[in-house]
Amino acid sequence: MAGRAAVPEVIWARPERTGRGPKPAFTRADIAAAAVRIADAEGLDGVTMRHVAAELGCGTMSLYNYVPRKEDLYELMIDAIGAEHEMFEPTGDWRADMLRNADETRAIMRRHTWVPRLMPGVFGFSPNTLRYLEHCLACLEPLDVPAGTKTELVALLNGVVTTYTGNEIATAERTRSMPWTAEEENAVRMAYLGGQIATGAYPRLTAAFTEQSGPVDLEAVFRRALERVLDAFDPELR
Amino acid sequence: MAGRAAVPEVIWARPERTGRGPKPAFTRADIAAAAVRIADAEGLDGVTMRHVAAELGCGTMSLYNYVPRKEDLYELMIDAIGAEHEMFEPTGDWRADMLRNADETRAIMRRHTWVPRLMPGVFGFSPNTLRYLEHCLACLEPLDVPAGTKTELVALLNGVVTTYTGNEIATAERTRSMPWTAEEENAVRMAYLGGQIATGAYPRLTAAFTEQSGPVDLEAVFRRALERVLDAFDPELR
DNA sequence: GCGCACTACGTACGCTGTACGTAACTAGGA
DNA sequence: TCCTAGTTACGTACAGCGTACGTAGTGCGC
Repeated sequence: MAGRAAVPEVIWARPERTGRGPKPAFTRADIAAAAVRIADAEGLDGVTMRHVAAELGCGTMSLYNYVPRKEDLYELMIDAIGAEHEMFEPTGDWRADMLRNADETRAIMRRHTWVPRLMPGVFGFSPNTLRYLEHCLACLEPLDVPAGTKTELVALLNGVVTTYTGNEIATAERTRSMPWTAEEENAVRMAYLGGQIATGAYPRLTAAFTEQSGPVDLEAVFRRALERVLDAFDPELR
Repeated sequence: MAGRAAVPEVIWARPERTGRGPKPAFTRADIAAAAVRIADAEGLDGVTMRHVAAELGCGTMSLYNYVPRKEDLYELMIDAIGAEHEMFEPTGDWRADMLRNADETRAIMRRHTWVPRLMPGVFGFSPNTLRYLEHCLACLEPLDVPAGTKTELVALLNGVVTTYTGNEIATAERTRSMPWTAEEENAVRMAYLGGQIATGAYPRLTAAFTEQSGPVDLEAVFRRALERVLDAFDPELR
């Protein structure tokens, strides 16, 4: 008997070096950087244990000395790009600072289009994530609400950024492995949508679609969403 | 030459029957239902072409007569659960109606925990998605804002529901294939977090964590987020 | 200087999505 | 009415995946 309950592993709690034996050839940062390089160039599906190992110039199974599971590799990747956040000095204008943070997150996601696909599965407490959270709280210092409300604001804002940017990216990236372009696919989908609308089964939807003149300005939609979320937390507006 | 540009396929534009040859043994709905059954029972990773085919009682490759790519199977699944939305008669209270819609979406996601993982990749215009969108617009009839603003409200609200419920589910589901429980993993992660906080490197984060007495009430956090989003669109509050 | 914890990594297994080829079937045109 | 072309059905096969396991070599701590 004896449950032999395997103890959960958290990559961040695992020491990077243990002292005995040969020196590890790579650091965790090396591995994360290699994985990020591949994901940027070929998409998340290009990140395979074999591929990352090849990028590092070592045998596939050697990777498992550093990363117990592939999922942990993902955690390393998310943490690595967390370092790209500029932890600027708060200006005292919490709204402007949070908008800047959101814009930066959006820019990072556009540089690393695989991030949104990873977000729901990755637990949020890597070192750089903690640093970023702390930075956001510093930006929110002038906001006179309980600390719990501030973390809720950060969570909601990050969620909106991820959702909007993720959708945008997904639309563009879906065709990466397809033999046609995103524009071609979009045209076909819009043609189908037009056909559905023409059936008259969705009157209100039809109205909404015909109301707008040109193509949707995604950037403007994004900014409006951010402003609304900030409004909802602004004591001066209530 | 001749570009031979493969034409994009959209599963919904493809007719379900073509007329010639033997009658198909299954409908699209049969296939979607089988896939959903598997995903509910074993998680999204259990949904393999072989497994779904076995569930239907046909050869693996026969599935490809109905679904050109696995990704399209995912679209069928998302559409199938869209049918679970209750398209109730709008009451005239748009806030209450939208809260009800959000609660229902959350309940559906909890019944089908694989949904959030699929959301970013799946294009949103399946038949049942269109019906749901139309229903939301009907609920928003009393709200005196442009139609475009209404669709933005629906998008933002759905995004929040997906993000919050998805995070919740991800935390609970990550251990499905692990040899330890979610509680055990959570304890280890919290121990790590405690260690980090103890370093004093994150003063504001520490304050936020020590401020709260008991465990976080996720349901209350969720409801507050919804209310805030609704506030941000409510003309009577501005 | 010995031993052991550690790194390195080749091989192998079970699994995946799906390309391809073949056989059976049936609706439409002659 | 029969023929044929477009379907459905599906077995086989292949490249690639994550990773368990075993072995060989290395160098720190005692």
